[in-house]
Amino acid sequence: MKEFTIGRVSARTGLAASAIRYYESVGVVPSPPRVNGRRIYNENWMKWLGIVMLAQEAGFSIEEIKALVKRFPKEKPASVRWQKAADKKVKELDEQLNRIKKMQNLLGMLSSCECSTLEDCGSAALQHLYELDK
Amino acid sequence: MKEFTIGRVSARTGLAASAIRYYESVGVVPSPPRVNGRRIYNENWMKWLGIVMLAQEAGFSIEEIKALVKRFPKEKPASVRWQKAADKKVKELDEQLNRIKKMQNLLGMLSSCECSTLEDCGSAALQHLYELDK
DNA sequence: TTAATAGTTAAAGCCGACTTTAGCTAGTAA
DNA sequence: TTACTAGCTAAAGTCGGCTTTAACTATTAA
Repeated sequence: MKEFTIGRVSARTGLAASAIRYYESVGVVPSPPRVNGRRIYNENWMKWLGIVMLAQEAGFSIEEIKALVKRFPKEKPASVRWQKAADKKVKELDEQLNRIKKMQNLLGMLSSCECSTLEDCGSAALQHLYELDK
Repeated sequence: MKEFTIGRVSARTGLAASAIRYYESVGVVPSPPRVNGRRIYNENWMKWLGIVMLAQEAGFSIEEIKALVKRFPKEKPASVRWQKAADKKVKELDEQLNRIKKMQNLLGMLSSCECSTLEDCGSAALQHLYELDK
């Protein structure tokens, strides 16, 4: 199986070497074997990193990833926990999407109104948003 | 017009007084007049705060809000800038939604597969996600 | 008068997710 | 041999968005 140093992992993933060491130090990826003190990575390890990177991008915090990742192989219910956490995240993001749509609404009103001050504009617009909520 | 102290603004908005002062210190809300050194707020000011809170919730950073808010009354094109910024934010969030859907996909696969290690699971799952991209 | 309450400031602290720095080592090229 | 490159560790620094702390002031109630 192909093996490589931290520099190559960095080049392949775009992550800084320091970030890769950091992930190891906080325990979201396994500690790879050392040769002459240097970390040696293989493809299996890269899969871990792939999962972590994806989770990161999806908005999981390091702590959350750690909780999800640990004890995965032993207990199959772990994946249920994963699923739950993912569902929760998706919900959170949906809420954020709603908020941003509201914001876009507000912006639309601000750009089309005739008011000369932000207060006047905002007054009407926020009022309108409030009505939308009811 | 009704006026109130920082404590009442805090109670009405749920923001900590320190957060309200912080917003003022970084310039995303105007500095209200003082009476005996104490800040006195009115409804107009509250509209500013409402807009800032909404923008915050929608994912704008303090710096972004500052850039959007400043010089609003003078130039009408300001609202065009707002609109543009909002569109960009919505796009960013859409991308994030895609990433989280990907993650959910991954989790779904991890929970249903027969593999006993995360590497094996992840291998197939990430591979599959990669295929989806093409 | 005394004490409690609510406000003020400047500066320091906190948290997450890293990055940077400093001082070191092992392997390779000229 | 000397110099360079790539890696190592521990510890400190950074950034955003606040919160906390410390020392102080003005208003109100008992």
